[in-house]
Amino acid sequence: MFANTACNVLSFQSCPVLKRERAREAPEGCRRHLRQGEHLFYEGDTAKHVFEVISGTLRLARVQRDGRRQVMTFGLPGDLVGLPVDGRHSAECDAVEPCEVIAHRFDPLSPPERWPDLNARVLNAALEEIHALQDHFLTLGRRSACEKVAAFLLWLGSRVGARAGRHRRVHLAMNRADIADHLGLTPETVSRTITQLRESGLLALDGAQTVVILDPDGMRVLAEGG
Amino acid sequence: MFANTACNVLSFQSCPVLKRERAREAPEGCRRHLRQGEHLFYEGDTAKHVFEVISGTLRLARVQRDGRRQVMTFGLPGDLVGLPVDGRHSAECDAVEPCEVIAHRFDPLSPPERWPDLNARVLNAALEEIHALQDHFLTLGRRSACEKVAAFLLWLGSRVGARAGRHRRVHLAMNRADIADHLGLTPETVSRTITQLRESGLLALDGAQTVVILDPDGMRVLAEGG
DNA sequence: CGCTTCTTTGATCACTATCAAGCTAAGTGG
DNA sequence: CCACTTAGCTTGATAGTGATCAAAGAAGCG
Repeated sequence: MFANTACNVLSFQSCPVLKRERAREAPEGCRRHLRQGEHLFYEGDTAKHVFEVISGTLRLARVQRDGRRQVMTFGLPGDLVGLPVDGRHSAECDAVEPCEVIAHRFDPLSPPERWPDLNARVLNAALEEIHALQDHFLTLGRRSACEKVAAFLLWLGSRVGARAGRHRRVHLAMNRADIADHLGLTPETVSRTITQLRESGLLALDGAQTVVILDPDGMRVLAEGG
Repeated sequence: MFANTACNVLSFQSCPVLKRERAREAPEGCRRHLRQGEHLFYEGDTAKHVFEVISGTLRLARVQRDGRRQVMTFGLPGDLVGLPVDGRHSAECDAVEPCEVIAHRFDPLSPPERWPDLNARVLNAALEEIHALQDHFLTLGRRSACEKVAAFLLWLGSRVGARAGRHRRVHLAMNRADIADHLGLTPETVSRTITQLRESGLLALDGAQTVVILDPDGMRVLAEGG
């Protein structure tokens, strides 16, 4: 639908202001707004673009035949999602909350000389994604429910957290089931674990969707298996 | 040690014969032989090379401060290992059994025009690795011990299996603890699960290091949560 | 205000970890 | 060639963590 209008300029600086600036500069056709629940792509789709997240939260997941789901990661502002494997998307991607993305036309099979900048940036994004996936591996394979949840909240906080006095407010755009599917737990266990963290004074809840991290150091110790 | 002699030619065709051919063609300095247990690199090492596995089995792992280990993957013939993140290796790598590798000089920060071929191939390898890691995610997060072990044996069989009559022989170069650290289990559970698979007629053991997959379809059903 | 969806809490159960001991096989030295 | 040693594998008994089943609160939305 924006196959002919997508821009070839990539920008995913770490500065969110620059990012928004970039979004305004990019040709209108590159930009896309997603409603909550709307899919950006499905697993197996032919991939002609990579997507840069400007605002909102995306959910990247793989689903088994029997319905079991694994949320690989959440796409947050600044992320580049939809890296293709063999020209296809390797996971489905939908919006957890309203999102704005920029579509970048990308064909890994094309000669790299055509868009050396794009290729180099995608390569860098891919290598970083491998690192992030490896981090998550440790969490998934070798940590308790409590450690998993603590590590997840710290990660999310480092990405989308806002200062709140001396503490850090983290908005959870995704629900408990999403978190559970990300951490290899059940929603009940996620809920219970958050309650536990609250009772031990490490965090506070402000509605079910917002956590305030009261003791980041304590959380960190917990997350790393202290 | 081979910093100045490593070749810049990348080859990781899917054909093992071509691979060996390539190994012979490559300058002598590129090739490296590892004894069992010898490290190729450690986590955090400056990464000037990527390594192509010619023969043997490598173990790529990350270790936490408390000693808990996660084996990210096993490097098998045809694999390209040691993709750097920010110029550093993101995991440690040592030889499970004697190995032969080719070192390819690679600097992701250098202008891609210098070695367009190398960059494109590394990008492709990185994207494929992401796919493989995602596959493993489902296994790690959402599967039972039995499903994990079955999936692992099938994967290994597809990579290093040899025909044995109508069946498939798979040599397990790694020990039970390695498998456990790969699947997020304990060695005891891996052992028990293999026993279980044997008792249900899906596979046979020929010594502890060799499994014969008697019923691949049954295994596949199990692995996918049938 | 009632419906729906999500979250929390409770009770129970199953799976896998843990601790412990025996077993097997390969390697070593007398 | 055969005890002896050692490392890894298997098996057993028990316990703990998280899953499952179930139901009661909250919160959003018509």
